[in-house]
Amino acid sequence: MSDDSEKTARQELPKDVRVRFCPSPTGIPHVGMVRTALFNWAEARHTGGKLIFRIEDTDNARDTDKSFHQIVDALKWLGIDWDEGIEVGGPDAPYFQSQRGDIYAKIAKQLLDAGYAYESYSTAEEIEERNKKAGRPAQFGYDGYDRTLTDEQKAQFKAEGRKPALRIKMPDEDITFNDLIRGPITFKAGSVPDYVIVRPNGDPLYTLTNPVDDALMRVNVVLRGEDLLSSTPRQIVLYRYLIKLGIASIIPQFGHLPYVMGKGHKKLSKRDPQSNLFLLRDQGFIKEGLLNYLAELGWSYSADQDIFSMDQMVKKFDVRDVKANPAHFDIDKAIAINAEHIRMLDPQDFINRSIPYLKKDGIVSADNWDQLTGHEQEILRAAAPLVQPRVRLLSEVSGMVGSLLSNEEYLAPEKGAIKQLKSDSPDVLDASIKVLNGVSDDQWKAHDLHVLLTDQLVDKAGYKPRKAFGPIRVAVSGRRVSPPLFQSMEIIGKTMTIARLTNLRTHIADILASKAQQ
RNA sequence: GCCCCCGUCGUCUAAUGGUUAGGACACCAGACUUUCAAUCUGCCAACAGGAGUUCGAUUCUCCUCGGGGGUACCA
Repeated sequence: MSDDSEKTARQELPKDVRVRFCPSPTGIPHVGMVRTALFNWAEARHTGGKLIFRIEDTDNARDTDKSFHQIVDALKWLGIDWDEGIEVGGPDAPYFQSQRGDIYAKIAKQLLDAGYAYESYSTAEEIEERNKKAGRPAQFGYDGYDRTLTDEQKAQFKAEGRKPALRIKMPDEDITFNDLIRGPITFKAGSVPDYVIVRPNGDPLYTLTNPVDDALMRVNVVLRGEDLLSSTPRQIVLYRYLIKLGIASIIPQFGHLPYVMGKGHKKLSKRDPQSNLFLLRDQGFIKEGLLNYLAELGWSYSADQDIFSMDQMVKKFDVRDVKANPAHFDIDKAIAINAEHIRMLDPQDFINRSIPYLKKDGIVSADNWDQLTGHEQEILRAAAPLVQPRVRLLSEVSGMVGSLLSNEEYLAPEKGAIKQLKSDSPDVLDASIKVLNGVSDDQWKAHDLHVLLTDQLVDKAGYKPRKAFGPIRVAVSGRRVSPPLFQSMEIIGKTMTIARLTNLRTHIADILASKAQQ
């Protein structure tokens, strides 16, 4: 090991990690937000630290109560719990920034009085005008004009009825910090203009409220999206001032989580359906699967295992292992991982979680187990082991058990199922009906049915298995994809099975005819 | 324009100053199977490029290229 091991050495984390999740309630929870919450949660749980949940609702124009409730709903559904903050309270309440106006006003005044902030009367138009005249690009930003305003000039502006915004004075020096994920990052002197912390009307901005609350809540590790990376130097400067004022005691350590990208090279948009947490839930993602997948966006559990539980994740998670490069959200892999987790569910748990989807699709009579009919319970219990390994999303359960729970004696074949019907199918149906009629009720078992039908249709009548069982499956399930045929027959019983076979037999001529036309 | 971040199979990633660069998803092929799924087997597939350091770089440094973000009285 040479001396430059210094460079690759991990940063020490605080002994008592205090992380926070502090979303703005401005829309439906999306996967990027969830990933941020998850990593903060995992870091807190791994280190035995605290997770603080705070709401940054300082933007009246965009914040909604609905969004707030959705965020809470999302965290609860996912099992991401927190130690201080919304609902649970804590030593630094309130945890809605909209209720902390007095605190921000007081600190803003301290900043102003100490000369760390100053009144700025420039309008956006005036700034732009000055930049244009000086030959600076339009994106140059604020030019520091109001820093040197005399008392006379300020009085003049006030006399005109103008009100000042408050800006933080940025020092003319490089600003460096050591990112937990990216290592040392330096912003060049002069690249960050003086920025507004309070609007002329007195509204505090994120630029003030976020560091102030982190300081007051003694947050020492800030894990947030990469989009906030460029606001870090501003916050560090503010922290320095807050420390001088005795409001903060430390500058937290920062870790900027990589973007979650959508298709192409675009950050996953909130409008993208794939990013919408509730749409994913409606599709039938279970929390275990979704969280597992999201954890792999920037982090890996081990070199050769990518299926893991949250308990396992908590044991291993260290934000310093997170990768810095952006990750694409791959819905196919997310589904594959979800499928693995569905298979690991206890069968009754699998049923319970599926019921709301079944109810929504009109397949069962209630949305929870206790209110289902005995018949429904019985069928679901029998069907669960057949269905559980065959679905990747909970929304697929309806299609699999629909035919088992249906009281219909004829299930019109879906498109894919029609393809299975051939010109000799009517004969197969006739033969199977004849054979099955001879089976007594107590012999109506999957295994025996399989043996019997194989013997009669395949061995004796000479049909290929595919030809023999295809039409029977279509009659029983109406679908191309279904639970195993013979178990299905056992579950729905002799009467229903024969009714469906008979009814398909009567319709099959028409079906074949219209198929031929196409 | 200026500032900042990122760059290993199509995608998510692992590892390493010396390896046949590993796994997963997807894909393709095969086995099994009454369908689908699952399972098993196999296939395809990557260190962006160029210099430098070094006996030796995917790994360290620099440059280029490429991608992304910021440059708000949003967060």
